[in-house]
Amino acid sequence: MGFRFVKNNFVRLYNAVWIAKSNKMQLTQYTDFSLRVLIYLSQKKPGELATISEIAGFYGISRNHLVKVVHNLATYGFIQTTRGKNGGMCLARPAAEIGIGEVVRHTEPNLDIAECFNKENNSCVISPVCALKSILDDARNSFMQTLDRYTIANALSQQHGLSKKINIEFLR
Amino acid sequence: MGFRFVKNNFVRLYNAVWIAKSNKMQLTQYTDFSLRVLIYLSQKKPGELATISEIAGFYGISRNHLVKVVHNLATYGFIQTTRGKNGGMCLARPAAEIGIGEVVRHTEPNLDIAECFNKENNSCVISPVCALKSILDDARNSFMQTLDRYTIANALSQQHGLSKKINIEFLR
DNA sequence: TTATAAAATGCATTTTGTATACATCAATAG
DNA sequence: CTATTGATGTATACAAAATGCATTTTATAA
Repeated sequence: MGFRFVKNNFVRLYNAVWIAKSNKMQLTQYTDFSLRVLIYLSQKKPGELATISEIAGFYGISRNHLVKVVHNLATYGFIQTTRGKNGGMCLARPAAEIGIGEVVRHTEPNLDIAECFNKENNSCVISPVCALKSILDDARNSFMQTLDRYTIANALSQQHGLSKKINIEFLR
Repeated sequence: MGFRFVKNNFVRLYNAVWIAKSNKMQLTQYTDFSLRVLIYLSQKKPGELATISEIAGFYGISRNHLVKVVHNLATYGFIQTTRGKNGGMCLARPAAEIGIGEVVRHTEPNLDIAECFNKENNSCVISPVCALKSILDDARNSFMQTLDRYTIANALSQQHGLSKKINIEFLR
């Protein structure tokens, strides 16, 4: 489902050795859906609106979940929404001006925080001398900086004439 | 607790807007504990063993959980364990030769997989033309490559004489 | 002005994975 | 043989994501 790292057959035993599929260090479906909505909208003609039901139907995903995703995207100014009959949504900016990292930052909240010593909760006795916080900070920054090099416009492969094919599907 | 990004006061509404603390895109306690065990062991004198109870007591964490962590670390050759009376564990290699990335790869299984089109589960209609998979691959590789630049020996700050202080605490 | 269609909002429920507890088994020292 | 320590497997608790449902608000068309 989508591009996520999630839901594969890799099984690890967690008790004893590794048991089940982990879902940490992965983006949420929330982010997945957010990006896919933006990709969908990027294929619309200028001025044309898409509805939540239309997008949910296209991808075959939960309409209810998408409602929240769309609202969030609107709140942070990635899309513009119009209520009422013939309403819908469209990109608030050109796809080439919407950074993947920017979107992820608004859908994966804890990315910005590497909290080693939470004032209340810190119970790690070595935190005063522990450098892991900065090491992980460093790694997470690398992750986000890489995402920042891409935009929604980069998210569809332009090779092999497939973008034309997808247009047809999208706007059928 | 520890260095993790987890458990902070950042609250987002998830329904409607954002509700609760997300815990995605974060390392598990499993990894947290794994690294902390290795850090602890790196402060032991050569030949000296530590027990699970000792480490659990030192950090004030669940002994039961630590049992699995230790077993996993032994399975992948990071530590050597000895059962029975006067048993315990020690590092299998010098701390400077144990990479953070290497450890994380053995405790966060799904890091290696950016599965966009799972043979059975793929339901994303645009996956044939979707470039998000490679974009996320790229970002995740940046993350891991950064971790690969550090070892367990780098995980304790050597500044301000704190490493001496921690030694005392550790080996008291 | 009324009917309709769309997003906005809030709450409830289900699902899933992590964390934890608990109960034994296996091995080693003395 | 017995005590101690890791190894192993099962069961339970909890938190967060995902999903579903109901209602409200807003805008447009007829």
